[in-house]
Amino acid sequence: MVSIKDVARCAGVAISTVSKVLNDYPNVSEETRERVNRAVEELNFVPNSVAAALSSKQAGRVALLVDINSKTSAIDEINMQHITGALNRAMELNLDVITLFSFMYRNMTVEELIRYLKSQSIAGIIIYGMSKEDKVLHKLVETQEFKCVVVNAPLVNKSTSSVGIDDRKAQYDVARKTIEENNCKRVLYIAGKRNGYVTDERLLGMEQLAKELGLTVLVRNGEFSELLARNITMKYAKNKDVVVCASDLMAIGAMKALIDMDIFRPVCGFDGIVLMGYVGKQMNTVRQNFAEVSRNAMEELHTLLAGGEGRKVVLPHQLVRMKYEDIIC
Amino acid sequence: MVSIKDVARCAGVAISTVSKVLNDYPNVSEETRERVNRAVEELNFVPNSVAAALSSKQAGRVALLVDINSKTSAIDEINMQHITGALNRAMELNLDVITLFSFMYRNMTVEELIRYLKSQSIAGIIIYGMSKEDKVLHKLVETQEFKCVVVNAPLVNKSTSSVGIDDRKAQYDVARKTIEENNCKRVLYIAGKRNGYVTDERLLGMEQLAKELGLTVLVRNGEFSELLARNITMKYAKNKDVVVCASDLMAIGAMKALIDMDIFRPVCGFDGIVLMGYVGKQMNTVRQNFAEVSRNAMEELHTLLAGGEGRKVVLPHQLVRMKYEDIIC
DNA sequence: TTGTAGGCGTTATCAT
DNA sequence: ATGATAACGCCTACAA
Repeated sequence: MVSIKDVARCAGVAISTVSKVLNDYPNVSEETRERVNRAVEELNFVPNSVAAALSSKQAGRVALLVDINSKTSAIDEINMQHITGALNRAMELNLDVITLFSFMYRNMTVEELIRYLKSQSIAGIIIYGMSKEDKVLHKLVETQEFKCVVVNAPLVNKSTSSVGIDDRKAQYDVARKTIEENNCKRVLYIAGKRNGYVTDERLLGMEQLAKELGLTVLVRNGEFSELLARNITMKYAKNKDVVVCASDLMAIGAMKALIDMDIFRPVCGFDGIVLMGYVGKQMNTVRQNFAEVSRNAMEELHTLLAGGEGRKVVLPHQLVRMKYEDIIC
Repeated sequence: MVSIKDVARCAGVAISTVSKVLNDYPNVSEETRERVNRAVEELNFVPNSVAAALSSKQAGRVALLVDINSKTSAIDEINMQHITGALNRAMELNLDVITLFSFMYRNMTVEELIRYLKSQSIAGIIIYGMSKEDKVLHKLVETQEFKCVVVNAPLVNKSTSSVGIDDRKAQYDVARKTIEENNCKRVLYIAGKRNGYVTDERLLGMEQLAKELGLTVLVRNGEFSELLARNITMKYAKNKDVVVCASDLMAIGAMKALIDMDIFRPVCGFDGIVLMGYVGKQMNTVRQNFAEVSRNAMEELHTLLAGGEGRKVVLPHQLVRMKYEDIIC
C-alpha cells in the first residue's frame, strides 16, 4: 500500500508537508504543493481514511440512522433514496459513511449509542424518520456530542440542523388542488402516526385549508398503515366527498377500499412513491425528492462539521399526478 | 473516550493483556481474563474499530457493492433487503461495513477501485447484482486481493464464494406449477438481461421443463424491464397459453398488458417482491428471501476472512402466490 | 516555509 | 502467563 510516506519520499519533502498539501493548509509554497501533487498522481496515492479518522478526532466519519420499523417494504423506496442521496454527496465530499438501521440500535441506551458511535470515530449523524417518541434519539441530539442533521423533524440547536420540505404547505397544496378539482365539501382526512412531527404539520395544513374553504373535516389516525387506511375508508368514506391521506401508502389503501366498495371518491396522497402508479387510478400527491433532500442533509452536515451552526433548511416540493405510464420503464 | 489503556489500568494489567482478552487469545489465565472483563463492564468500554482496522490489516472491515443501475425503484426492495440482511449479521459478527453503490465506482478502473478499497482498509467484499459484463468487478474478483462473496453469480475461487438460490431449479419449479395448474402447451418466456448469470440459469430451467413436458417455447429478452415485457406480451401472448417471466417486474408488465388486451393468460414471475400484490391478479412466483440470502453472504464472508476457502453456497427457495391481502399491513 | 516528533487506539512480536 | 514496545498511516503542535 502506498502511503503518505512514499509520497513524501517521492516528492522529496517531509511527511507533514504532504499532509498539509493534502488538507489544503496554508503556508505551503506553490512549488512544493505542485511537487507533492505530482507525486500523488504518479504513485496513485489515496489517503487512508481509517488512519485519518483515528488521527484527527474531527475527521469526516458520518453515520446514517435509518428508521426501518415498518414491515411495509414500499417504504424501502424512500429509505433507499435517502441512502443513495446521502452516499452520493458524501463521496463527493470525501466523507466516510456508515449506515445504521434502527434494529441495530433499538436496544441501546443513549450512553451506549454514543459510546458506539464514538468507538467508530463518528463525528456527524443524519437521522431519518424520527418521531416524537424516539427518546433515545432525542437525547442523542440534545447532548450535542455530535453534529446532527434531522430529516423531516423540526429539531434545531447549535449543532443540529433540520432538513425537509414544508409539510404544512405541501399538505395544504395537494389537498386544495384535489378538492377544487372535484368541488368537495366534506373531507375524510386520514392522518399519520399519532405524535409524529410530520403528522401534526400536515394536519395543520389540512385544518388551515378547511377553515379557508369552509370544509367539514373528519380526522382519523391511519398510523401510516395501508390496512388501517383501508378500514377507515370502508367505515367513513361513503358520506364524504374526498379522502385526503397523509401518505401515499394510506392513499393506496383508501383507493383500493373505494374500488372494492364500488364507489368513487377522489383520493390524494403524500410522498410520490412509485407504488402509486400501480393502483389503476390516478391520484394527486406531493412529490418529495428524497434523494435530493438527503443530499442536502449531507451537505448541511458537512457545513456543520466545518463549524457552521444548526439551522432549519426548507426544500421545495412538487405536486404531481402519478400514473402507470410514467412509472414503467 | 475510554480506551484500552483505561481498561488496562483499571484491571491492573498491561495493555497487551487486555487486547489478548478482547480478542480471545490463548495464554491468558482465567483470573486475569475475568478481571479484565469486569473492568470492561465497569468502564463500559467499547473497542475502537477504527484503530483496530488500522492496526491489524486483516481486520473486519467489509464493503457491500450494490448495483443500482435501474431506475425502477421496485428494485429498491431487493437492495434494501440485501443491505439490511448483511448489516444485521455484520453487527452480530462485529464487522464494520461500508456500502458502495454502483454509481460510486462506475467510473473507476480495477486499480482505482482496489486502491480505494485498500485505502478504506477493506478486507472483504460482498457483490450484489453482478452481470457477466462487469469487467471491473470480474477483474476485482480475479485478483483475489480481497475475500469476496458474490450473490447470485457463480464465481468461485480460493478466496471467493458464491451465494444464492438454485435459479435453474426455481424457474423450473414455478413454471411447472403454473403450467400444470392451467394445462398449457405454448409458452411465452420473457427472459432477463442478455448475458446475465441468472438469466441463463433460469432459461435453462425453462428449457429443461419444455423438453420434459413437450412444450413449445418462444423466448424473448425482456431485459428485466417492465415496459419491454409489456410490449413483448402485447406482441406475442395472444396465441400462447401462458407467460413465464424471469422476474416479477416483467410479470407485472405482462399481466398489465394482458389486462389491457382484455385476454386472460396465466403469468408467473420470479423474486417475490411486494409489488406483486398490487396488480390485482394473483401470480405464482419464486420467493427469494433476499435478507436471508444476504445474511448468509455475510456469514460466508466471515468464514472466508477467518481463512476458509471459497465455495458455492446454495440456499432454498419457495413457491408462493402473492395477493394483496397478504401484503397489506 | 519546512521538518521533527508525539500521539490517536489497537494489534502483534518479543522478551521476561 | 504477562508486559514492553514497535508498528499501522495520518494529523498537528512546535521547532528550525
